[in-house]
Amino acid sequence: MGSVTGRATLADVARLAEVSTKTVSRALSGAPNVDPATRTRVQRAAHTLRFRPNALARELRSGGVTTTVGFVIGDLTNPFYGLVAAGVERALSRQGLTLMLAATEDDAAAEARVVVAMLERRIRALLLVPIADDHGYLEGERQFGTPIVAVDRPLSNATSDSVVFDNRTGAHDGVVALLAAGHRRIAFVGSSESLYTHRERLAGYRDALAAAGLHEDPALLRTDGPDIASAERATEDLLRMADPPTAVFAGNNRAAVGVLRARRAAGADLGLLGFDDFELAETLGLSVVAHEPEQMGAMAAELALRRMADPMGVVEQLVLPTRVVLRGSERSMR
Amino acid sequence: MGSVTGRATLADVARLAEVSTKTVSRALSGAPNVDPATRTRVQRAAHTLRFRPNALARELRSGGVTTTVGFVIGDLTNPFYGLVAAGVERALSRQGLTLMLAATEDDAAAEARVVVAMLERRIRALLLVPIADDHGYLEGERQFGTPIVAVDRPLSNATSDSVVFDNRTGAHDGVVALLAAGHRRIAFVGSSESLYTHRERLAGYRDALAAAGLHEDPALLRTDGPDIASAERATEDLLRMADPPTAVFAGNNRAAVGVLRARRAAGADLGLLGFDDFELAETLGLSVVAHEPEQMGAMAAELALRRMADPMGVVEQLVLPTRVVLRGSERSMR
DNA sequence: ATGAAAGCGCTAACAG
DNA sequence: CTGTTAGCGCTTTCAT
Repeated sequence: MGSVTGRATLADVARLAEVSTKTVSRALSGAPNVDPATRTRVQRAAHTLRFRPNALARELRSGGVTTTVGFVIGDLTNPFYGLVAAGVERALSRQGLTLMLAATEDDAAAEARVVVAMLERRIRALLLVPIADDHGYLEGERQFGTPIVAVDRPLSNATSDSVVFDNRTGAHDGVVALLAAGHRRIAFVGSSESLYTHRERLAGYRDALAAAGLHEDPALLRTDGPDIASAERATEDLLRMADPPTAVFAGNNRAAVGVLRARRAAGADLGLLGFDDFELAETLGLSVVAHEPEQMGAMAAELALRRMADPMGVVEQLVLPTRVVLRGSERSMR
Repeated sequence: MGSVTGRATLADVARLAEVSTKTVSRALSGAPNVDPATRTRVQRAAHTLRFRPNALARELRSGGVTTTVGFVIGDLTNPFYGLVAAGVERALSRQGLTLMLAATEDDAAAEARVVVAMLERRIRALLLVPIADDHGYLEGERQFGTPIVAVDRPLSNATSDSVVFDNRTGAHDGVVALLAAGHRRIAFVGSSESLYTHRERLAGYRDALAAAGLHEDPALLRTDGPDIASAERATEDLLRMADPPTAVFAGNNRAAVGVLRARRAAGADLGLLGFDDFELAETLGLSVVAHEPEQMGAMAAELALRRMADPMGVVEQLVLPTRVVLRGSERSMR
């Protein structure tokens, strides 16, 4: 076992290899002008001492330029964000950058806290699924050269590079598919309009109904279903109505799961189409508005890299496409 | 917009507030002996300059003790790990610690790379879902006082604190449930025995068959189904057999999804019970060996905290329980 | 309650 | 090819 001893430093390695610290630095970082024999000796010494260079010191000395990129996310338990994070991670690691990930559980105070912690750690760039109402506090950071990329939702009261899906068009197309399948009373189950994505998706839902000449029934609007459990309850309510909907458009994958649970429990005949594809949607015969979460993550990382290279370049706001995938009765009735 | 300027330092704040740097340090870090008026003046100056303390410098000066904990994970796209990560994150943030997360895509070389990168960043503790064959290189690190906790699988060729599920018992109980439902030809679909969890689960599967006096049919052992697509293909093969299995025990949630897909595509009558519970298992009427992934993450973080407080304490190897949850035909036939 | 000096571990800038 | 000096931004002595 051995006792806990301090870590070896460059100076320790220098002493053992009988060279200067600068030579050790050069030898280990692969600098060109080092005698091969010296390099070998240094490497051997470093290995003997189990030397691990201190990245804090290195990055401090070299102007606080780290190789860490921060990604602030709402909810790790939602598989959607896992896919986005995987896309980010893959794009970053290809560039030798490390991902620092923090979850906010969609709490604005937590967001501010972790963002500040990351900035103090001098992250190279900040990717953020925004939740707070006001991101003015981030404006200053970009001035200091920290690229900021909004992911899945734009910042509030602030401009930045961003990647979002074409939520409104996607929702519109999804509802059109339900209409084409013969549905006329179509409910919306999802989050409140305070959440950007659901505000957009709700607008798309309304676009589609209006274009079909249908007037909207407020009783079919359940924006109180932000998570699985609440969406399930909202759907139960809908099914108990005197004049229940024949189909539901689910605002995201959480809502869709909730609707599926309620539908199964009630044994009800209820059409369903959800925003967000997921692993078992096909197995369940569930039609969805599909998109590429991993691509979104990768694009966000790309934007950050581009902004690192060109801090003053023009702001880029990417809108990724969606597509309707029909799998259930919505398909057969076309 | 303004141009990119350097960040303000403690010295800049000191100059503006007309005090020494040490006073600024004290005032901002909430040290006791500071005149309230001075503190206010300093805070105002810091705010004016948008001062963000440099955590690199602080942590370097205070002995390289960071507030970051590293978590190295195989696959972010598997919702199971998202849940584990959420458990880790929650437990850490309660202690004011930040999570640094890296994915290895279950590649041993990538694991070594990111582990080293984290150690160089002087993470306070390392949580790791191990993939490499030999973790001898980590032994030295613990000597230097970096707690290491293995998550979901133990380290290879090395001892450490760890949290795993009771895979063998869980699998045994799951197969017993299939036997109780009347199945006699039960296939195993999952990863190869080189993966600890599946080796254990396969052992549990065998235990159950042996206890029932059944002899094992090698043709029913499909350890070539580590991911959804391969598990789906393996199941297709099984269904094409002259004497196909009547049920499958799926080694993890990836395998279960693959089996579900193949079963649906073939319209086959095939019993199924999977290791790992997941969101839609209930909706699908799927019986599972359930456990608490978030708890696993939280326990791993706890172990790390405990080891930080007591580096030389006795190694703790936690084994978390599993439970069989019957939902489909396995239930009705009891 | 405040300040001056020193130094964490490393690398940039200049020698030699 | 190698070494010396200085200093990144902060906190830890130790004074006052």
